[in-house]
Amino acid sequence: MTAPERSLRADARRNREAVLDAAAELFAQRGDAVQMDEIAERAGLGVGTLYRHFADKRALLAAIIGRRFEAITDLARAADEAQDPWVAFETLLYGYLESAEADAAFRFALLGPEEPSWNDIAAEKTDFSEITERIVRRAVDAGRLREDFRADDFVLITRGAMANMTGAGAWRRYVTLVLEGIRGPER
Amino acid sequence: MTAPERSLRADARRNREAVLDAAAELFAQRGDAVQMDEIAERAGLGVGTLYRHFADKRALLAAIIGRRFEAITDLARAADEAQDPWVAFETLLYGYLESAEADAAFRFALLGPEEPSWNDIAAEKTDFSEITERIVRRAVDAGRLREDFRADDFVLITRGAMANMTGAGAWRRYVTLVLEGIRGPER
DNA sequence: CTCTAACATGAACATGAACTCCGGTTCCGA
DNA sequence: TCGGAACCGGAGTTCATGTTCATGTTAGAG
Repeated sequence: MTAPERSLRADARRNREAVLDAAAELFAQRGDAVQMDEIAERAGLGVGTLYRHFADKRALLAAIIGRRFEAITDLARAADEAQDPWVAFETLLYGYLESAEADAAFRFALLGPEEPSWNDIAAEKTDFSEITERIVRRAVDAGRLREDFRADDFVLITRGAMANMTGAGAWRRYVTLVLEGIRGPER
Repeated sequence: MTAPERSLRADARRNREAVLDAAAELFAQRGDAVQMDEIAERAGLGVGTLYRHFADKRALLAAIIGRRFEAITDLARAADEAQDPWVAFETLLYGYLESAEADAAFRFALLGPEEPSWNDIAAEKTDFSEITERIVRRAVDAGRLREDFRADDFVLITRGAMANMTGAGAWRRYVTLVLEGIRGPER
């Protein structure tokens, strides 16, 4: 769905990137609410060109979300490098949430009611989930996370934080509270 | 905005109730997504009648939300009756969340991006906030909630839980985790 | 340089949902 | 019982947005 990267005429490839960049920025700011016409204008193109590259709005959004998931997966890999399991966990958590804070489209995709149907991006997502699971396990094994903590709980906490991303940095206070609740015996 | 209850012709009052009931049920099930035509049909009326009683969809939604806030305020008052401050707090929290679980429109109003603009219902909301503040203070004073816990934190937690109300009762697990983080020294 | 398949364009179209409007109906006081 | 003010119904209007397609424009192979 995302792309036939190769064998595009030079102008076509350039335009494709322009669309992706414009869409990423606008979606990040205002989520699903942006209109196709706006994206086209921002990219300096006609709407028709958008539809040459992406079947519909959903597909464009999916491409953007997929991109973000790749970025976040890199971020998770980096977090996993840390020796201290707790540092790894915190780095992952905050990295993830800071990305979400910067991208309304991403939040939209994860919080919205149709979240399940975003499995277009399953590939990117499962990579991320795998790494998350590993990091969580490390922290649990080291006694830094409560023994019954599971990767699913990471999703719960994360969703909760994203729901508190209106206006000021209230979500940081929220995370502070939650971290207290999920800590294990070792500190 | 909500109502001139008195001096409505008998049929008008009856129809108004029918609209309110139909809207409450449909909004509770599917939130903002229901259409005015559906509500009219469910109430056994024409759309015109809806618009005779409510200026627009927003106003109708606001009326429903206001109703829910009244119910929840009663619930909070009841919780405040409990002698044990922790019991009062837990009763409030779970009562609130169970109401939210049963009403998608309510969640929509509180989670949506335009939450601030729902101040049409300020009256009902402030009553509730007052009681919440009292209950929180009691629990803090008794050492059952961490010393720095504020009523605002109740909102954070609550929003987080509502964001996890897709499908199964995942939000209960979530609350379990969070409660651990906000407890005070006394148990 | 030429020719054509690939590409771009944006006005026009399709869709869907909120809202209006006026002819017809009903309530209710006298 | 009767008059008319209040009320109802629902087809039609309006508006906002995603999507198409006939026409014009280029990249790039030969």
